[in-house]
Amino acid sequence: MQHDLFDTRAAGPGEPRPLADGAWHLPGFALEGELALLAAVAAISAAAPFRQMDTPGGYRMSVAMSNAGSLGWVSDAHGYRYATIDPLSGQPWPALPECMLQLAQAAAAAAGFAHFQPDACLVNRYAPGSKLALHQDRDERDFSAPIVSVSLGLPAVFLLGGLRRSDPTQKVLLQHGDVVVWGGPARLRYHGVSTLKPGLHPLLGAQRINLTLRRAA
DNA sequence: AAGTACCA
DNA sequence: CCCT
Repeated sequence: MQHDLFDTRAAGPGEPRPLADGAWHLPGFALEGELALLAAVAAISAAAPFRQMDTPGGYRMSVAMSNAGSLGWVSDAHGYRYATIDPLSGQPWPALPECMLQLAQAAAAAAGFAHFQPDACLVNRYAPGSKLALHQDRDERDFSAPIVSVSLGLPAVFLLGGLRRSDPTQKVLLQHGDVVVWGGPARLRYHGVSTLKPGLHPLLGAQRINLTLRRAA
């Protein structure tokens, strides 16, 4: 049976793979810095614990979220927005760790987006069963900066659609250390993550952590 | 699919 | 509206 789910990766980084005009899969791009990234995630979640946010429609997201940087993405009954203060702690979000900034800039450059200056990192924690429905990232002030997405822990199927929700999606298997970058003509493409399958990752156990770096302001 | 309540 |  033919399937369209690419499995890249041997042991290390692979060749950048174009997904669409302005969208790239960088297999293993974050592997070299994995330990620093994991330590940074631990520090972030100690200050700004993961929490499942509510949607304006009255549902609770299955993915647990935290943020680092001067702005953090939040959702509640009133809507989606970026906030300077973590509504859970009442404190500013933890600073964007240097290792995340460096990685995001290098990945953006590798995908053809120079001078990426992210000011926000949304940290998503997927437990088995968690998913993220198809959506666009449109709460940022300008769409000229790309989105850089870093996958850690359990593998997941990333769905990349088009500019309309009804456009067909391609499935991309994202493994620990993979990075996806989309910007330019792909910046507003719909995207999502299929339901996470159970499993145990050697470093992270039964979870997937996704870092999404963006310029919000 | 439409509700939700916000907003481009 | 990244939700069901």
